[in-house]
Amino acid sequence: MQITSRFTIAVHVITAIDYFKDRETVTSSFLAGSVGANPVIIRTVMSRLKDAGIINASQGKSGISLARDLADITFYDVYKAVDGASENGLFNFHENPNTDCPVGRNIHMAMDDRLQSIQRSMEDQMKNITLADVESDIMHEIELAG
Amino acid sequence: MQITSRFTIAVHVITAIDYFKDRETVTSSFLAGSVGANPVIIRTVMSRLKDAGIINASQGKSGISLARDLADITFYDVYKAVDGASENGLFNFHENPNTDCPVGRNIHMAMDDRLQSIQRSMEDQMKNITLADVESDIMHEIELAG
DNA sequence: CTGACATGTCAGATGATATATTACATGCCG
DNA sequence: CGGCATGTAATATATCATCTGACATGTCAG
Repeated sequence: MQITSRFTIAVHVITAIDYFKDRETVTSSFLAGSVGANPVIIRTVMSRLKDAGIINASQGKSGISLARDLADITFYDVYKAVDGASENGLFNFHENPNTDCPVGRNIHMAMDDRLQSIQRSMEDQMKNITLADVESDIMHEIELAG
Repeated sequence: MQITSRFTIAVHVITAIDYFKDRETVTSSFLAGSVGANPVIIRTVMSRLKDAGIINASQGKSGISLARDLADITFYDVYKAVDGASENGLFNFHENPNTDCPVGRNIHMAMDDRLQSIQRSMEDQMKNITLADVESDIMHEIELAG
């Protein structure tokens, strides 16, 4: 009943790509080290981010780069890219209400619009947050810690 | 990565309790028939709704009733009652980022507040929807269908 | 051209969790 | 006291997220 950790991993990956772009050659193994996950997980996430036009990567060529500025990547973009494939939405519905019962016959219709509005609220909020916000916080924290 | 069907089942149950309160003796088996789920599932949901002060039910005594008016029960109340026990929140975080990496060391802190704000947006929207809204829709639909 | 290397992808193992089901305990009421 | 409904525990099943190893694909350095 939760959003997969692929989402936070993806945010981590994108931020790290930007942070290290002038210091290291960014590879999936390098990112796996920073995230603390298996390189295959990273590559899977990267594959979806690439399909979504968020990062650039290609077979054979070493190195991964961002396709857009951090400020143009929202949480929503990342969420849709790595977690939105399962188009079921946020809610699970019990799928066999009794159609002989007036409540069971109509409950689905009565709830669907409202469930969607809830999900939309969440997604709208995600659109207000960009990866630049996250990196800004991280940079600030690094300065404080010296 | 989703909210369990217990939530929609609970909404269904509450609505049905109100709808049938003057026509039938409402039991967990009766509700199970309308929802299309096992009676034990219904009883589990009811147990949590009872703990949350949304419905009245007691061992031995037959019949289940609402503890408050439908208009005083929001989606959020129901969600917290049946699904909020797992206090992990909506998001999963990858739990072992590399602390030797400046990004890995700070990513959690940089994201937590923002993830919470997203969840709060969703919950605020849930607080705006009451069970009376749902029943109103169902009654309207029943009238149309005759 | 070939070897090294990084990305891309697939198959299977593992673990967690939602749901279903059986069984039984608890407590009220006729 | 017997019937019935709620309450709860234990277990099975199915689904899915995650992990991991293996291998294919494509680029570049030499």
